[in-house]
Amino acid sequence: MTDPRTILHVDMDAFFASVELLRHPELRGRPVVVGGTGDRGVVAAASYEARSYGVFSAMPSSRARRLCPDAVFLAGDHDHYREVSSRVMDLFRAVTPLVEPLSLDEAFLDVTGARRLHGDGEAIARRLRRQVRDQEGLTCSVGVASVKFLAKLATGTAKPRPSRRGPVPGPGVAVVAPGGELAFLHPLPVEALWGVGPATLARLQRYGVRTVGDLAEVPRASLTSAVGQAHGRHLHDLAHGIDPRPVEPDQAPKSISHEETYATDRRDPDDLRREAVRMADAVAARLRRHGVAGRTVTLKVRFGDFRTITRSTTPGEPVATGAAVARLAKELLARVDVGEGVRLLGVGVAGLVAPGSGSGEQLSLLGLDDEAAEGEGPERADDVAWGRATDAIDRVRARYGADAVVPATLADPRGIRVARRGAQQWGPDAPGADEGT
DNA sequence: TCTGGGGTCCTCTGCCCT
DNA sequence: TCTGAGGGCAGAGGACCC
Repeated sequence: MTDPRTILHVDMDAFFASVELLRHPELRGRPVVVGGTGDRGVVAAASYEARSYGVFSAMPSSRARRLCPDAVFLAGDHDHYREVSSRVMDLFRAVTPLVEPLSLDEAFLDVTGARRLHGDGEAIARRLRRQVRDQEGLTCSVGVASVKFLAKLATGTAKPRPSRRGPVPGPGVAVVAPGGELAFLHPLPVEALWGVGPATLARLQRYGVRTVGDLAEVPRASLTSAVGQAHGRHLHDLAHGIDPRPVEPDQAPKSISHEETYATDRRDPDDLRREAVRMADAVAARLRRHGVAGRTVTLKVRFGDFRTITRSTTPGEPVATGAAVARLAKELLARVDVGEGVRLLGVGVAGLVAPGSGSGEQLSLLGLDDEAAEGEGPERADDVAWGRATDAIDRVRARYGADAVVPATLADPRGIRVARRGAQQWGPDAPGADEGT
């Protein structure tokens, strides 16, 4: 029998709110909410003081305001959170190279190979908590187990809890010892499992499944017929404590997208075309930063009634320039009737092709012969021109900032707003807030 | 209660080709 | 030449996660 692995799941406590409290110590003890400040925004993070009023992540900001009128609402600073997160991840990597970030505030660590040097999983967890506190002034909670999903579930029991009297500290570290997996797992509510959201929960409840232990008794075949083949097999394994997924550092992105919700619905096709160009430009810049091109371009439209549609296309050649992505996004947009009002617009690229695969965008665009470009109209010719200019644009932006060069179609007397990842992360700003020009 | 943004993965459907 | 089965793929949408 092989020695069980030791997996840590580390989760920063109320990360965005805690980082803001470091920058604004005068707010300590007060309820702090980070997220969208407008009527259509949502809460990204709430301090434990705010949580004691019932404010949680993903809640509409308007509702959070009603629940906790005294809360301090902050728009958030994604770039700063990314910097802090990067330093915290570096602390983890000093213990093991097997660090898999899940988001800015969460990561899995496989410390199996580090036990000889640093002690058992619990010792390593306590050491990391101490280092994060000493070096960044932040607290985190750590779950320790032999597989990923159990480590993650354990973290939940290690966390502080909100209460009417203020935050109640948690143990900080929770360990699921080898052999104790099922005793820990089976009493938990089934929705604690990764992959059981509202829709799956409703289906499982029809089978009388309430706890993970109930789920473990459902035959695999019944489960797959209830929730689908892949999902059913996965849940059946989890209910029996089986999770062979390794900790995978350096995961390459599989798709890149940018979408924005507007403070008021938009109906003007020209306006929406400009928005599509702006988002395409932002997506393409990120594609090039990752050194990849994309095979499929997707346009996402959410209407005023929240009905959401996607339209996608897969051109012959992978794309990575703003002009090429924009051209396809505009073609997709032309197929959509925007007359009823658009609440959200998004542009995404999937099917990412790694460099060196022979399908890189730069090569394909530059490789277009002029006849083909002319034959497909001026926009296709523009792609070629953009392909040649892209490198120079990226260099200028790297030196002078993202706003230094923008597509001419975005030139606007009111000023230019370049779509950046993380800007407007949690919904449109409140009226009068920084327009981001 | 009125629902963000950025992702991943899965399922279903329709089309094309063999 | 027609037809049906089956595989592969694109497109669309749903569910879920942080």
